[in-house]
Amino acid sequence: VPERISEAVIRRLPRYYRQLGALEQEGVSRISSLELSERMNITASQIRQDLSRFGGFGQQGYGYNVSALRRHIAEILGLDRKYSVILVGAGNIGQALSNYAGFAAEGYVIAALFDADPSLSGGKAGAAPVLGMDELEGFIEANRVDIAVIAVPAGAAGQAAERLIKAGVRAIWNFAPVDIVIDGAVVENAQLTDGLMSLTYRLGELMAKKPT
Amino acid sequence: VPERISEAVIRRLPRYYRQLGALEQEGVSRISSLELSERMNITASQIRQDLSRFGGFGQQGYGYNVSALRRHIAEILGLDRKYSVILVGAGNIGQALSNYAGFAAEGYVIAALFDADPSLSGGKAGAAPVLGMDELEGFIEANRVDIAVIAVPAGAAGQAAERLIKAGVRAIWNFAPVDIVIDGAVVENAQLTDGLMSLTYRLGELMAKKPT
DNA sequence: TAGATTGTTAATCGATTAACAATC
DNA sequence: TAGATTGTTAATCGATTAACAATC
Repeated sequence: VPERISEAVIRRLPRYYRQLGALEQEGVSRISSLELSERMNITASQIRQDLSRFGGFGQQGYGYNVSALRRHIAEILGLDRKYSVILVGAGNIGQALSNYAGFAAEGYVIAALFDADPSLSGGKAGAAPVLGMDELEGFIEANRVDIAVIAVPAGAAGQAAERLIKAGVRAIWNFAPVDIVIDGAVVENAQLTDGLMSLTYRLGELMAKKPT
Repeated sequence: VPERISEAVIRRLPRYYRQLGALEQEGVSRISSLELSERMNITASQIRQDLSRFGGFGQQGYGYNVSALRRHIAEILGLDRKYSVILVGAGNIGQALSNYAGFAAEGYVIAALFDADPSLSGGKAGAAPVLGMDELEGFIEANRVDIAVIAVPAGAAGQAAERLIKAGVRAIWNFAPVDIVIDGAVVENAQLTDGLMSLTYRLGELMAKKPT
């Protein structure tokens, strides 16, 4: 019964993957759901429940093999292959993302950036070329593009998304402070200010409880 | 009965706030939960449920006043005042965040950046000074700091968090790919790669369903 | 007033936790 | 074998949705 994996589980998978990588680095080769739960603020029960959805990766009386489990999760997440990524918007965030080594390490290869500002086009950001927005569709047609990042101002984000979808892109990682609602593609919203605001809310709660 | 607001609701508040800002800009002065639901991919029922937790902001037969509701939510989120923010780590992400105009617009003022690399300290990032890591505790003592952003490599993040908490910081926004688990402070994890990986997972699902 | 739409209560659905038999 | 720990089923908890009386 290939039951649909819930969003909540999907969001925990990268955390497992990261934690297992750290354990591997520490030279830990086996771990129980209980030990893992202590490191992650997740109950042992939930860890077992989560992992068992994808198969019996553990062994009774023993626990889980760290490296093997990490490889399994990598495969589940689709990290066993490379992804070609383009960035629409070569401003602050676009530049920072293109220089972030963490992505390349997991197989995300930045193929190009696009920007409306003609003074940027022709340049480079990291190893990738910066092209003009008019070259977007042509580039997508000529090159495989798996994921597009939207890193343009709010006002330009909707149109950028439409162009990307129309050109055939099926995955969008959106940093613009706008909700992008489309179907036929997957969208991950990464609104930085949203996170900052919920942090602020919780800070307010904390101060109300224990003021100082 | 001042019931505890769930995490799920808190995460929707910034979205309401943003959407109401957009509506205000479009010149829309009133909106019903049904209309709002269509713009946001949230059910009308949930919107009413969420908003009513904080008070009766709407009016039967009319809906919600856009500007008034936006102001209410701003107040709930604590956006009616300024926050002093420091960034630990002045690399890619630190620099990009310090140049991002969206934060200043909501009252988040970057007071300083700190970096372990001595060649950076003494410089500026946007309007804020870049200081050495040895100046961290002294700065926090001498200046009010509401929120600290961790934008250092994974290996340095844990120690940075400890120093910040010890120095009295009560809110941490963590960009390092490490789970920071502490109590007595609120932590918002903003692991960029995690978002990218769940996007990749969902892309895999999409392709499996509708291959092309 | 009649129509519209909220705020709220109750019903449903889904996710988390607890418990334990299976088994390495 | 005895002990440990999984995988899974059942119980609980919480969040979402539906429905409708209250009311502008």
